[in-house]
Amino acid sequence: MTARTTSETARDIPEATVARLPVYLRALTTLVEAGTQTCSSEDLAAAAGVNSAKLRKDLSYLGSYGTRGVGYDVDYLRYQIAREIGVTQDWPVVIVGIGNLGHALANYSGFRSRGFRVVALLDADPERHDEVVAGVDVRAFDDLEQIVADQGVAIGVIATPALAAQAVADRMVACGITSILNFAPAVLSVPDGVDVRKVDLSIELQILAYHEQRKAQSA
Amino acid sequence: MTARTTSETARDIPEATVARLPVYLRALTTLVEAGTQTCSSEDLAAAAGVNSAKLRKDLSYLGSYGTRGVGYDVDYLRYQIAREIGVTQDWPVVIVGIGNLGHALANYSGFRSRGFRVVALLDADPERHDEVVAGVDVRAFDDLEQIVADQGVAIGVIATPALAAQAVADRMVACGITSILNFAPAVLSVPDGVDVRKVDLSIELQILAYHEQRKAQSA
DNA sequence: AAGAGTTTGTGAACGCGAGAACAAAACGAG
DNA sequence: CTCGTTTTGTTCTCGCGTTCACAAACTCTT
Repeated sequence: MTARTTSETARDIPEATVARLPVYLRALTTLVEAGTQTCSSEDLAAAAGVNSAKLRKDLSYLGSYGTRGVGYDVDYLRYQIAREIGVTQDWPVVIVGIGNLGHALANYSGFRSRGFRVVALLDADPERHDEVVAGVDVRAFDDLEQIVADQGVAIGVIATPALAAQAVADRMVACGITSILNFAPAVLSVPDGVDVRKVDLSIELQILAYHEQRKAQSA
Repeated sequence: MTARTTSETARDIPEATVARLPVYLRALTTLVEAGTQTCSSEDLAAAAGVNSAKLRKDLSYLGSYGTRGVGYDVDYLRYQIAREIGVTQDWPVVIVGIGNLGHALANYSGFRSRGFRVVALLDADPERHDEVVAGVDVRAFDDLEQIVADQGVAIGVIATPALAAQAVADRMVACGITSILNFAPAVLSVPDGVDVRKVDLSIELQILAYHEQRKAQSA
């Protein structure tokens, strides 16, 4: 339930901050690779593209991991953020819909390197069941339940056409998936307790087009 | 310049509203295809997945296109939103970086159907210059300037690895592109007047992972 | 023509997030 | 040990976005 038991780790982090933590994590990884050991909030904020006051406030929700007058230990902070987000553990993920986008997602190396493991690729089209994409063979959508149960999958990715998306989501929810990343251009309705995040490529372009048009008008 | 001349169409629409207009547009298109002629704010809000008061306020920024006691004319409203966003005209777009994701983007039918025309696919790797993707042949990145000038391109899409992204962005800006959609996991710095929107697949998954972890902890 | 029933458009209250500014804490020099 | 310097963690204020609630406006029935 939503009963929050105010346990040790129960400070709840604002949604806006949660959305930025992965950005900080990536910036810190870059710093580690560059051999940096310590950085100030100013440095990290610049690398992440945000205001330094905002960065410090964000980090303060996690705890006091910096040292006044010195800054942050890059490695230590990186671990703390990774732990807070949950990417120190491995998350099994299923991808449904192996069209162009599904292919790209399956091959995306950024998932694996950040704690996500694609354990299954599913498609309703039997013609695709022969394929092997990124070392994982494409299986029938009907195998969903078994795979989710066997591998303990909690996160599903929908890369199907819009018309199929809701049905796929329903089936995912029914077999226990509680987080969905939706690439289909459709509004999904899911029960409480299930998180849905939507990525819509054409919406992003349309937002750009709006501003572009404004620029052209005022010129 | 940013000098706003308060012309006839100069009410500026809040950013949050702009981001939702494409969602409304899509919902309206669905309604049109279903043969609906009129809809209430309640109907449309449900189709778009938002609160009906928010929808009405959003629409009110565009003008008074509804009829009290009746609702909105679906076709008329759709046109008005499309015009406001700017998707009644055709936007030429270049995509740089034809890897997995670039392929998927080039093939994505949602662009074409929403007023975006992919006029060029560019890649730095000469081995890819033979390919033809989605009816457009892959060309050298060095052709960027000429293509942008010839076709009047204002919008660029970056689908390169992170390391190349900033250089590509700089070059885009230099030749006159003023809107960038960035899929590379990197923070871009661009001059004022250039809009950048970022889509980061692994960040979305990490946000889901955070919430997923919270659910697991409280259980 | 008048009243009942709908539905839009908007004024007002509220809550969240962003950023400025500052106090608290650590370090180093003398 | 003390003072000055640096940088964090936090408080405060402001503005934006969301939502409620209601008046204005339109239709339909009687």
